[in-house]
Amino acid sequence: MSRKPISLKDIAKELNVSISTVSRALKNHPDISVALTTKIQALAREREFSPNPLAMGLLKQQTRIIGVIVPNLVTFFYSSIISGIESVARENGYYVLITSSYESYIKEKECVENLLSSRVEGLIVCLSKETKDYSHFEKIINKEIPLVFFDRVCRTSEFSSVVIDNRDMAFQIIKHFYESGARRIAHIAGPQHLSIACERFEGYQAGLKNCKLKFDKNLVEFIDLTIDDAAKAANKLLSLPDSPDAIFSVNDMVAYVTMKEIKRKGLRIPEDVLLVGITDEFHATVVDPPLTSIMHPTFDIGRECASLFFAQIQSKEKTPPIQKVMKTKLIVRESSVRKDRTC
Amino acid sequence: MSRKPISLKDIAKELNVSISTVSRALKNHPDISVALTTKIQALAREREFSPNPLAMGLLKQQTRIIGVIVPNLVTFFYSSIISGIESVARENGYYVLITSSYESYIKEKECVENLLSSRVEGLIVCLSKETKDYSHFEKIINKEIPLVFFDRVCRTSEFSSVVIDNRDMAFQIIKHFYESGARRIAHIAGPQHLSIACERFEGYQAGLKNCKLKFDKNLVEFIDLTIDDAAKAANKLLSLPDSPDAIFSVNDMVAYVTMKEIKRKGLRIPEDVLLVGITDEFHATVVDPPLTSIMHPTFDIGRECASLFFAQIQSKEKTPPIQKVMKTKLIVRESSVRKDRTC
DNA sequence: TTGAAAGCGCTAACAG
DNA sequence: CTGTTAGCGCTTTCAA
Repeated sequence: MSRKPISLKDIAKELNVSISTVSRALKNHPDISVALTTKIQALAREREFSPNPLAMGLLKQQTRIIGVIVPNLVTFFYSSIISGIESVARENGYYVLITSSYESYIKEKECVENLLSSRVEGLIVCLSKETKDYSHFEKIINKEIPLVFFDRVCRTSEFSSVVIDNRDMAFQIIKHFYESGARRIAHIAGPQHLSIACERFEGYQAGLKNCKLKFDKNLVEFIDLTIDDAAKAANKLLSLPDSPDAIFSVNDMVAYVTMKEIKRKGLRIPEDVLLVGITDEFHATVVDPPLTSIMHPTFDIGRECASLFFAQIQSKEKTPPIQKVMKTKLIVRESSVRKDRTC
Repeated sequence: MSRKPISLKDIAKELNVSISTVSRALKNHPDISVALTTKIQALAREREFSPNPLAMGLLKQQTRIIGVIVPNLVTFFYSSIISGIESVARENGYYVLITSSYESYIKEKECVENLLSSRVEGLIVCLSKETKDYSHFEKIINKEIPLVFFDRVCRTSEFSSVVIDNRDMAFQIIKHFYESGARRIAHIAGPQHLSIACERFEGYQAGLKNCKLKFDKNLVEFIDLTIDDAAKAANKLLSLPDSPDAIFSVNDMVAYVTMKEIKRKGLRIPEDVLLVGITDEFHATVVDPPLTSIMHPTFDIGRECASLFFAQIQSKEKTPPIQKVMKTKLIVRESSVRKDRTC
């Protein structure tokens, strides 16, 4: 029910010229006389003409829309990555259609369907934690639609992806723990079908080896990335007869929950237990004690995803998949540095 | 460079029928014979035909896209409202185009421009904190494009809006403080050109009056909603000769910062200072002590915004603006309940 | 220097 | 029952 926007036709009629003349004048085509061009442009500006993207899209067969699928929009991590994607998209005159899989495999498949039928020009995706089957993405290969994965990735030999060095990150954390004096280092790990969780677990093991610490399977809890699960895992670790003196939580959210459980047990951080998370969102600084964490360049991850998309869309030939590994940084705060025990 | 999707024409050609026959068969038009209909539908399914939204949009003059402008995507508050908007949009076959004003008036204007030239069918907006001039929205009235404001609103007599009862909320907080024994209640307030900040401040004053407490202007700090500003304000309040025994922070983020400053001063929460925020995001439960806050039904606010949009778009006549006031709830946690002083 | 016409994919009024 | 045609807004040959 909104009033119809001005079209080329309206301008043409008003000026008694043809539509094609207006079209040309608006893009400063040399064929059109300067006088007419100025007149047309003036009127167009006055009427606030802007080309109908639907018509353009239909003609050029492009929507200028990038589809994004995240497991859950309501987190610092994903929302700031989207922010990064959006900023590059905007620079290129593209829009971003955001959808959430809500960590559900079924919903993720729906998102892919919906986005494709919306004719998005490409997909930027972080897998849901449930996803173990990737056939809904393989279909995309034939359609020749650019697809970029980030963080939770798959089929990296077929699709471009933006990741961080999870293995190294975990390795660094263990080293940091060791240097802070920890000797029984526990790990609350994520589901192992997720590449990131798996790699972090590998890094944990490698880190232990590096510090000549023995791997103890009792010190590892695999969780499903829910709050309840995290609390249970933390509790189990803290109830061990020989309980850990440091806990590496697979992400910040899990670390917050772990922190709560440690306190509930009457233990102190960092005096009794050291704690480190991964993500480094704003809240890491407001919890008590401030949480040591690995900073993700979230905004840049988003920008990189979008750049990879544009690289693919712009090249005529099929581009080989690119894997971009982003730099992370350990941000040491109080939760992981042992104070003198003399307090 | 993606392979062209199947069109009606392709199917028509393959089956040696006309395009309109295919079109009709696909929508089960009674004119087409059952046999042909089934055949056409079968092929369409097999070829994974889905109608080109660009063509449909051009024809029907509708994009099925709602434009959203938020001050900043990277927060619990906005991202979960968007989540709510998106859920209703999806139910109605609409998409959501999200843009951020980054709290900038200029950028907000750009967002409006961009969204309009993308031919969104409506706008759902939360004002940037800088915005004091609303002319960029007034232009929208003539265009007859539905516009719904939420949280930070303006021109409520002209546009629909979804808000919470800020005044009452603040009033309840003061009452709660009073009942917890606080007598010198401070307020870290937001910029007063923002309706929400202003109303909260009014509620604060009304609440004091209700508790027969005298208003003391030294106990109020107006800030620009930045972290630095919040820290400074908290510090100033805590350095008063007669410093407050309770602080009402205008939102959770400010409350977190306030919490940090209180601790830095060596004061305890809630023993020395009570603290309450507004928003109630997940992190309220992980800070130490858990933060008392006012829960916003963020997801429902989003849903309500989208519903108001659809109400407007569906009614042929111009609908009068509707103001929807959402229910909030005080969630009492440790930060605002005085324990026995005997610890 | 400008205009006419075709076509992008689809629907709907009008023919047959 | 099915096909033809016009038109949504725009660009782009081809004609003039």
